[in-house]
Order: sequence, then C-alpha cells, then structure tokens
Amino acid sequence: MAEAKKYEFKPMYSEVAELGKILAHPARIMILDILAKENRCVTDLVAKIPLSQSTISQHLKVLKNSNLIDFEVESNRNAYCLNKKKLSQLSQLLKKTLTNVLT
Amino acid sequence: MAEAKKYEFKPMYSEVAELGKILAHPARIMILDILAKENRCVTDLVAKIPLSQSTISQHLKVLKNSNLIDFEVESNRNAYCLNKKKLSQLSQLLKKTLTNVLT
DNA sequence: CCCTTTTATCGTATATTTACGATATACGAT
DNA sequence: ATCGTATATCGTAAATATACGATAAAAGGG
Repeated sequence: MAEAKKYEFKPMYSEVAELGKILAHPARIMILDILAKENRCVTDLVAKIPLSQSTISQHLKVLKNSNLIDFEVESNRNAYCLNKKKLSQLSQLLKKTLTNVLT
Repeated sequence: MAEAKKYEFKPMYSEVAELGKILAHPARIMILDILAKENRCVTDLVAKIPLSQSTISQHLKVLKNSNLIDFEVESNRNAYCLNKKKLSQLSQLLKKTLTNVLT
C-alpha cells in the first residue's frame, strides 16, 4: 500500500467491497453452491474441490467469518451448512446497491 | 499459489468470482456510484476519491476491462460513463447465482 | 513554440491472498 | 493405549493487488 492517504471510505462502499472479496474466488462460490444442495463435511468438499484440505479449510474460514456458512459438530466431523438468511441479506445489499447505481 | 492442481473451475463459478473481484475494492464501488449520477473525467474523480491520480487510473482500468464503464474522449479530457447495460447484466448474473444457491 | 492540464503507464514497494505440506488436536474404533 | 480419520492451524512460498511518484503523450492556450 505504500503510503495510503488513510481515509475511510463510506461504510456502504466498504460493505459492498467486503462482500465482493468474499465472492472473489471460484472455490468459495463452489462451496456455497455445494452447501446449498446439502450439508457437507470438509472431507466431502475436499473430494469435490481440486484444492488441498488445508486450502479448503482456509476458504471455509473466510465464509465462516462472514457468517455465510455455519457448522454443527457431528461426532468427529463437522457438517457445514449454508446460512441462507445471511446469504439472503448480503444478496439484498448487493441488489440494492447495484439497483441504486443503475437507476 | 505454490503448485496448484491446475484445474479449471466451472465457468459459472469463475464468472461470479471475477465479478466479485471487480467489486472487491471500495474505490471501485465509489466510482460506479459517482458515474451513475453523472459522467465525470478523471480529474473530477481524483478530487472526490482519496487516492492518487495514478491509483485511480488503475481502478478505472479494472472497470474498463470489465466493460462496466466506457468513456468518450472530450478534447483533452475523457468523460467516463457507466455502462448501465453491462452493469445490469452482471447484476442479473449475480442475482441468478445467489438465488439458485438460496432456493 | 512553450506551458499547463489531463490522463495512462512504468517502475517499484508493500500488503494481501492463495496455495501447500507439516503438524496438532480431537474423536471413534480396535 | 494405539491407530486411523477429520479438521484447523502454522509456517512459508509465490502470485496478485494496491499504492505511490515519476514520466510520457496528447491536447489546448498563450
């Protein structure tokens, strides 16, 4: 960043950008898509996504931090599931923003 | 990236991720928002956005490459303008994707 | 022709993201 | 208790993104 002017963008701009970052990797879109169909443990995801287990864990972390996914501990594995409510919220934010820009 | 497994994600995943990347910086959201209200030259944007002229030019390049914005040369300045059609398309793609995931 | 304005691009420094393997931890099964 | 499975995290390498100043190029004004 060198020497940024150290300014805060309007929260609305930053929020949309944060959502953009979350969606900015195909593996994360794929995870959302898979979890939309059924709950899955990490091993299942590793079998489907062409990345290592540790890398997939990192992508899951990004999605967890944004609350787009949740998980329930199931004995010795974790069942990840989509947080549809949160996804719906973010989807709305995006739609609202782009619509405002469009009209 | 070290040694990626060199696999192509499904185009749908990659497309959404590409759009995410474009939206992943608050300055770019701000530019879209400003241009939605009126066409502006770079100097105008520089006056409004707390980043250097060269950095703003770089962000404009990202948006131009995605065809989200266009420009007309006006004597010695460029009037940038929003490509509402393209924005609408991408907005639709995003909505469709997230809706499919949601339902 | 010089000077200014406008803008893109180059070169480069730094930050962040992405990827991997190795490892630690936790659990169930034997 | 030991082993295998599942998962998160650490350490680190490489790629990408972001920022800046300097500079180049193109146009207009004097």
